[in-house]
Amino acid sequence: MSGVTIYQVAREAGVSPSTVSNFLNGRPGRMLPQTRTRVADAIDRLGYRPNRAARQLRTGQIQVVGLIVPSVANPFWGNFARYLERAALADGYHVLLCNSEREPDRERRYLEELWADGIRGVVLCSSLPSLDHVLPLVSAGLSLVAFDRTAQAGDPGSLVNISVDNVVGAHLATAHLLELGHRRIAFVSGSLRSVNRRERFRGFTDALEQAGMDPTEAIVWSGGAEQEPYGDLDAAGLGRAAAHELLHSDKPPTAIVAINDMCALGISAGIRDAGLRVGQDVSVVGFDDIVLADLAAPPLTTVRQPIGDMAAVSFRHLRSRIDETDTGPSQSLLLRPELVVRASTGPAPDPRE
Amino acid sequence: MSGVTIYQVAREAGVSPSTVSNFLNGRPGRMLPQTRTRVADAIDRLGYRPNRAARQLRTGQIQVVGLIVPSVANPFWGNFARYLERAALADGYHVLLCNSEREPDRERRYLEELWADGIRGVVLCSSLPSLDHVLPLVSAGLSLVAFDRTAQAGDPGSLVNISVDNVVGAHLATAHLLELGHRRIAFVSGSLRSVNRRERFRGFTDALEQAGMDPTEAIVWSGGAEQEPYGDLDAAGLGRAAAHELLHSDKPPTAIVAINDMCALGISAGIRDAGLRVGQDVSVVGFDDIVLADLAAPPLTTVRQPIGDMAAVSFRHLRSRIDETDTGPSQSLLLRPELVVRASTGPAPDPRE
DNA sequence: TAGCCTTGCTGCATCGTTCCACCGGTAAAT
DNA sequence: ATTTACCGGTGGAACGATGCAGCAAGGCTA
Repeated sequence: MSGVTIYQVAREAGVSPSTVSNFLNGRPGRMLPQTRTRVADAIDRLGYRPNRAARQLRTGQIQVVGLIVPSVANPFWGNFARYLERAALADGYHVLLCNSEREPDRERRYLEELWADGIRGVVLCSSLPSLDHVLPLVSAGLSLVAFDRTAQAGDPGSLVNISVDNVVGAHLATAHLLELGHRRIAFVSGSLRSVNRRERFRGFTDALEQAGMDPTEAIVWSGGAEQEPYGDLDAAGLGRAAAHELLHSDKPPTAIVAINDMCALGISAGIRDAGLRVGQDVSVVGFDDIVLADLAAPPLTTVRQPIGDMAAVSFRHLRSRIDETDTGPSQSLLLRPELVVRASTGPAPDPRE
Repeated sequence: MSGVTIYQVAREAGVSPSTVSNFLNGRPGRMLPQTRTRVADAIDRLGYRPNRAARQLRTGQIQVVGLIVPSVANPFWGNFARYLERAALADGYHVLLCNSEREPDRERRYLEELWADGIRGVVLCSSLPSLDHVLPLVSAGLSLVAFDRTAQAGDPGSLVNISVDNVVGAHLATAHLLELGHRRIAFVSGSLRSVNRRERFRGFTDALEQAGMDPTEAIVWSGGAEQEPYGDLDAAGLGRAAAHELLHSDKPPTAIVAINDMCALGISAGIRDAGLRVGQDVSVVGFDDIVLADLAAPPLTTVRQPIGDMAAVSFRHLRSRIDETDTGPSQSLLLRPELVVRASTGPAPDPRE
């Protein structure tokens, strides 16, 4: 224990504990300036720090939010966690970290634990289409911000969804390739079950359609669904396998849109395996703009998720829900992605060569 | 609030709150079997969950440990965080996440906050040679496990250090290259100020010496010290720059030992930039074995840190310090690294070619 | 049968903070 | 002259769980 209590401060300052409490809790106007300085001095002198447990017991408030991510070992989530923690810290909040491994049951158990800990706000990063498993907690009063996910039918009544605009993002990526003259473009991902992957695919087909192409004839590679539903951890391995397969087909694509950067890096490796040059023989676009995208050889053209902003927005919304300054109905917030052109994309190779 | 208190459970079961408390706190033998089941049933029926704040206020105990890492955006730390959280969860503990960005001042502030939150155990991931900035907290009673760091003179009295054996690790890497016939081997890192980097360098020179070579003639590239003391974030960019420089020197190395995997990946990119083949023209060894090492093209030979074990061991030691089952003096624990041979290393090229 | 132990349970003070109710005193409003 | 309002504070009851001291009731010894 820090040891020093509000009583000791009160005695040191020659006032009552209530006055010290008033001083600490935004009512410093309730006392004479001299009293105020006496209290402030006493706090300094004794090195007093309020006991959070006692405060929480009394008020029911706690300055901690929960963060549930699939796995913080994934650089994308690690990065998000870092920015969320930064935003929280700026408001004096701490972040409790939970890794769900995308298992609904673990998500639910975590939420229950957090609730029992007195935590009233959680950022849930789960692309699961259904949130049925967390409904009871939400109706009990838990504030939830769902990240990387847009609203779905059957969602709880008061949910904030925050996500990048996946349709726009994939559209940007695809349009970029079309502009470079590519016509045989492939879309590569793992299973398409999760919400955001479905959206990215739609952005892809929309762009093709706008260019007057038939999206039903698009090359779509979507494997690995059986072993690992969301193709999360081995996205890169998946991409590599996809590249091998696609490049050895009759009419190989000249450009590939990947579901995310890890996948794109795998695809790049696969292209090299086939003796081709990334960005010259075959162009590749990723999604996310993880740190590695810029470090790869060649650096990866990708769709940047404004992850810092998204984390800050997530925290801000969560806080206003917790503080009940915002009690509105469910809403979705889509942040605008940005195309970052690097060297993994280039003009379509001349077919006459 | 979960709402239901120990009093309601007591009334429901027809006993006193004390009995419910006894039931919950490992003294179920102090009552008749029938009483026990009545209490258990009441808890079930009401869905009672103990209020942690109240419990913490009363006992001073809290089932949360702190984790301070340089940045969870770095895959290595993200991975460690994941495993630490797993170990903690198995014991019913939660993990509070803090990103220090390697700033001593932030480390200190975090520790003070955690202390005020009632947290009595923290895993501190800091390679800073001096821990002076956290001494006051430790002597106040905070249990500290220092990760990725070995004991130094001037450390606080009761500190557990957990780290991989860096000397052995770098020795393994270097010996592997020597066995492959390489003689011109370079060591590449950012600043050498941090503890583990110094150790890895020693492992490198030791291995050269054992092979009958003069370590003072070894090729050492250690740049970027001015701009960014620990070369953490742009380790890859650093590696790339190093590769460019080294490969254009009079007598370029045929093999390179990198301070870590990110750096090694950068070096690989630099080798390709120079029109050479990684693993054939120039061999590269990394350190850490991050997920990406296996996904790179070519896959990276590296020294694996048993990160899962290290996280589990860290938590176990931390807990026994918190519980005061282990109050021994300061100690260091070195886990054994393992060489993982992949395709980024190969026989030294024939000098006659 | 008095004295003492054991068993199974309860009463109550306590952890540190908050915040509502209230106090005496003075000044302004009615 | 009485009411009302405010000022600068204080008192004390919570918040929910814990664990010590203690208390009946029954059993044991002598």
